[in-house]
Amino acid sequence: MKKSLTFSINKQLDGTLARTGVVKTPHGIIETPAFIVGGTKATVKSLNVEQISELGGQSILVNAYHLMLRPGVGVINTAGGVGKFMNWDRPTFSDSGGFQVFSLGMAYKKGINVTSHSRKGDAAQAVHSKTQLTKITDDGVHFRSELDGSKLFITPEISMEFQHKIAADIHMCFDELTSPLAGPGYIKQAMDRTHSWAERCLSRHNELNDEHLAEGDDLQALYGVVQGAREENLRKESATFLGNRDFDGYGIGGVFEPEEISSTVRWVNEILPIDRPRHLLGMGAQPADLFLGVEYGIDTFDCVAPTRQARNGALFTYDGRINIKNSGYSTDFSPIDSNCDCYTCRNYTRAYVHHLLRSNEILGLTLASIHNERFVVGTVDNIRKSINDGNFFDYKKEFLERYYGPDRAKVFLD
RNA sequence: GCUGGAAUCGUGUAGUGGCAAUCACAGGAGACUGUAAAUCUCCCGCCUUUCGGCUCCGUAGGUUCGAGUCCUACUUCCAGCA
Repeated sequence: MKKSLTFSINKQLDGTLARTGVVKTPHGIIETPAFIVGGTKATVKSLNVEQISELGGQSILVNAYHLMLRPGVGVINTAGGVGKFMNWDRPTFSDSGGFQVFSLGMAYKKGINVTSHSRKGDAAQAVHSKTQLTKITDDGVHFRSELDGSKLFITPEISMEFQHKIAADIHMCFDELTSPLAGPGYIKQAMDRTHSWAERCLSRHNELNDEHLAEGDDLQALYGVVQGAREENLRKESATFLGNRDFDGYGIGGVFEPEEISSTVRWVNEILPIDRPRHLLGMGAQPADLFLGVEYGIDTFDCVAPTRQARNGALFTYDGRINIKNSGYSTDFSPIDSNCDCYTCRNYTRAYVHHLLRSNEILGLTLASIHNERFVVGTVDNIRKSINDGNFFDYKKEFLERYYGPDRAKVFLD
């Protein structure tokens, strides 16, 4: 039987959920744990694919919602799939558009994000907002395009059809991501709907794969997406429900706070089938996210924060995050981080990147993005190595104490 | 020299009698987690942690209850004409 995806475990870290392994797709392998690079609109903003390869990126995640708006899935399908379209011949993921149900809905223009608990005033207004661009029904979600206001209706079946045309190696089920301010009643309702949608996604996905099989095309893989927000019983219910169905792997969605990773991810990963890969959707803006995710059984991450923050001047160093646009860096002729092996750090100074970003020169976006993406990709690579070498906890302690300082690091080390 | 016009926070500007000043840029800082994002937020005359106080629209006078806004002189700049 032809498989769309296989996952093999190399090493399980005793007494934890952490493991290393290999995800095998028609476009090659991903050594896990791995950081998947965010390439929403079939491009990693400001970087070309050679730069992604050089900084160690193994795989890119694109977004079906954005690509259906522009350029349209037909274009991508005609191009031979998103990998061919963007000249990336290695593994790809596609996200379903489920996140946009949230970001263009409850969160639209309201500044709700993972740190929203500090801005509850704004977020509470969003509940009554009439400006959101989505309307959710049991059948699917009505969107109004933020590009031109045109209407779009996405059902689980439509999401799968679009994702199959985009033809990434690994798809996500179309899900409903609830606001951090949603109450338990609504979270349950949204989770049940997400489960129903997951069954519809799986069913349509299997039909589409049958067509690929008949035509001799590569099979595509589908991950079920666990929801349930911060509710332990719901998360476990969701993991049980989806774990009992024949998905190729699992996404864990709706995680908003770094503190939720160690609890939520553990609840879920103690239940999900051990032999299938688990992807933590959208988390990885800071090193603690990566260490905690892996420790509690995450195999792959994706997060747009490294590139977005790079474009805005927030750069990682092993001694903590710096804002390269600050005046103090104007005459700092050292690399962004002297221990970093990225192209930017090998060739350019802080003063130069400072100058480029302040001058709105486009090269600045590229150099900063190369560095930040290398930092997170390389960190997950080092985490994988530390598990294989049996010194994960030493590495975690050393890294986090240096990055956050011994006091702040304590939260992540217990 | 004559005739007009103009002088407002580092820069360019808004403001034409009312509780002392708009916007942008520059500058200072912060945020960003399945990308609505090369975006957003805050500060930006002086003192004060805040409350608040002081000062302020080229200079000096004047009119007025009240002047960046009206009048006079001066200074500087701009344009045109000599």
